[in-house]
Amino acid sequence: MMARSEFTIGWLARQTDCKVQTIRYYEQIGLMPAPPRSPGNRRLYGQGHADRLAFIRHSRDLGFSLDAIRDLLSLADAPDQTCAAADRIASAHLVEVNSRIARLMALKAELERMVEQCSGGKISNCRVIEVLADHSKCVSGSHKTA
Amino acid sequence: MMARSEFTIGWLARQTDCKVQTIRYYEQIGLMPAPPRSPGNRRLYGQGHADRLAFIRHSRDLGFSLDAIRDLLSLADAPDQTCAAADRIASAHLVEVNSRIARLMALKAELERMVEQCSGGKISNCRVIEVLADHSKCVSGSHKTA
DNA sequence: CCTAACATCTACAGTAACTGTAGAAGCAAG
DNA sequence: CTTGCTTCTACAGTTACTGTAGATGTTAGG
Repeated sequence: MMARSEFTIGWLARQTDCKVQTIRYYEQIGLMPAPPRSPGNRRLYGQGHADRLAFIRHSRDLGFSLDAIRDLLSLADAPDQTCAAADRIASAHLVEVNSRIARLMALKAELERMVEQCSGGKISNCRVIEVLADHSKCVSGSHKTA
Repeated sequence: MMARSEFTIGWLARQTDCKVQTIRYYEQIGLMPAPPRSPGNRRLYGQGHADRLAFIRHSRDLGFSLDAIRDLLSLADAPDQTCAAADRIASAHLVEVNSRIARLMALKAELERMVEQCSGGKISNCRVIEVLADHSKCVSGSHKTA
């Protein structure tokens, strides 16, 4: 509330650890509203813009897609709705994160095995190359990164 | 060895669980060699191509970048070199995977906390939205996905 | 007042690694 | 001979930015 102060795009960028171009990009795709302009055509932001951008950046840091963030923002703007939808988005994301962790753990095991078995000799009997060439030499079949 | 059989691009795609366009893309960027053509201009692949593509796909599944794969392929083609370079590539990738796991674990904890604390009530006091709006409500400061 | 340095403006190209589409042509079966 | 599938080329679209060019605006120093 009480947004009166006016920030430049550069100030906002430093504030939110976000490149100037990225802010303009968010405006272009409709994630940030087009702010008023100064007489010299510079964008002038208020606290509301800063808050919204912080929300976006933090959500990005937490791995939400811009599409998911679009939904979350529209939810944040409707304080009287139930938060079931927000919960659903976050839960779906959590499922995705868990699956990514699982796949990365399998991957880590495979890579460790590859590196451990590398004799330090010649390529012709290097385990790393061998395993890459032949999937059947893997411990587990399911290590797709996706 | 003993590559005589000729495969169509579709056969190769089914064999390696890889889209036809992706194979053509690998050829375009020089990762796969341009195969001979049939009288009707179709690509004709042999076992060598199939092996190379399998190597590429498996490496991709293990999360290696196309650039890293390019290096690994050139190593695989030089059996007399020491495997130090292959080891280095795989080890660097392992470090990267470990760091990704660590960040995803922090993320998972944050998301779980968010979802757990969601009261199921109205958006106006939904923890999910609240935490997204304010980074300082996070347990750990370091949960960037990158 | 003038100039140099810097911030900002628009518009567009490039990144990674594909994926999808359009339109034409080859090919096998009925 | 026609239907339907595969393949061909060439190019646009995806995600979430990042970088660049060239033109202005703004500010500090001389």
